[in-house]
Amino acid sequence: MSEKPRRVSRIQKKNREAILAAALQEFSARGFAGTTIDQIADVAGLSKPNVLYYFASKDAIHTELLEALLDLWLGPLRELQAAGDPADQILAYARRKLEMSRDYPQESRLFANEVLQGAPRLASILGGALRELVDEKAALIAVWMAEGRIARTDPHHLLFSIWALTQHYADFEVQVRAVLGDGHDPFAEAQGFLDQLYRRLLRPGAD
Amino acid sequence: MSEKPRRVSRIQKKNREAILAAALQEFSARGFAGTTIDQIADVAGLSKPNVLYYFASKDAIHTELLEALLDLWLGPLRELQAAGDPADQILAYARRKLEMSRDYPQESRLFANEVLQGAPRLASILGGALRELVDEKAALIAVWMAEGRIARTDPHHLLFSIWALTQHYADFEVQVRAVLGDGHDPFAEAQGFLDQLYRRLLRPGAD
DNA sequence: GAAAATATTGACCAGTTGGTCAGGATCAGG
DNA sequence: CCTGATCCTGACCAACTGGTCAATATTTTC
Repeated sequence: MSEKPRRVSRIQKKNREAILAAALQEFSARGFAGTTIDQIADVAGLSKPNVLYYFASKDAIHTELLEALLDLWLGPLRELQAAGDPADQILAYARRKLEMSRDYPQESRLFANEVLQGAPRLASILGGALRELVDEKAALIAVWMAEGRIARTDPHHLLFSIWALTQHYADFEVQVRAVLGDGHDPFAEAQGFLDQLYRRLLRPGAD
Repeated sequence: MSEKPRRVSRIQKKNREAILAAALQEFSARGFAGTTIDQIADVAGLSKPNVLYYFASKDAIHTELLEALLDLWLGPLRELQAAGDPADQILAYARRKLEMSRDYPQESRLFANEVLQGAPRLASILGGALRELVDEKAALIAVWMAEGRIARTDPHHLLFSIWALTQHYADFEVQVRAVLGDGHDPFAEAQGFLDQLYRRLLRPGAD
């Protein structure tokens, strides 16, 4: 489609990365509309025209960030496999997602910001690739339930619950920390809680 | 503190309400920075200067919305009482919160937007009134657990999980609907799922 | 029904923002 | 060390935005 430069110089690579990192920080903290190119430039240590030398527009930066994000975001779900113990598989997925919230909170917030505002730039993916992936994994989970290896429940909403619970600790981190006060490690505690919750929910015979 | 007009005329009441409703719609959909006074004025059916006749500034509208929101938002948790069956009390709380997500999705998104961006205007409340309320209810839940009336788990994270799960259906409604496709009633299904989840989590002897 | 209070508006303004551009600085290859 | 490509910047612009204000319209009150 679009012609990309044959070679990317060291400078180009470094600056593009700096801009994307700065933009991620700002967009995730202030939203797209709340962020100015100048702020991104400042954080990246560049001038505004220089930022626009590397990216055609503010929108282009945002789009590139979102595209990169999607790969990262859907990764853990892809790893949900048929092999192994079903409950362990699901618990491992929840754990991976929680680690993502802990290690990539900015990405989580960028995604949240986007979906919160109607996901205009993600709508096709949500109803397309994501939906197919979710349906596939939900079918796998349904098989496990039919085999009696885990307790019955709605597979789609089971997955939603994992998203909601894990992303909550990134997206609402301020609130969680404010309510818990100092001396807490929200993510460590959350891991224990989630383990417990899904073990009890899925324990064979619980239904 | 501030001097309010002795009498509020019909017009004043009607227009202030129209402005707040319009602002809620726009702020929750586009964020504070992404919303212009002109947009609010259009939705409210007024002119921009007329909006600013009723509110001192864009910020003042936002602040007033947030204040009104807090009462609404903390209401359900206050109703969590010591009387009655513990599991029923918690299930009822989850159900009320889910109904809030269904009936006040804009309020939920406004709140999410705010917390997502670091909650600069709510920080004192989150660490103050909210924290106290949560601690109080967490203590009540801890008593129930100590009495063996519900299974043991972390009361704070139990409450967080209810927030995360219920608000998810409002804040990420676009995603939920995109993934489920047509022919689903996310909120109805969620209610069944949540009932099941918390029943199994809290079932005495589950620990 | 006239005066007073309230409501509404068009015109305007200053600051901000996304984006452009011509020219200059710097770098890589020969 | 020369040259072309790449990189960077100051100055600039048009559009937009929050907010003001004097003048006008409307409603309320007596």
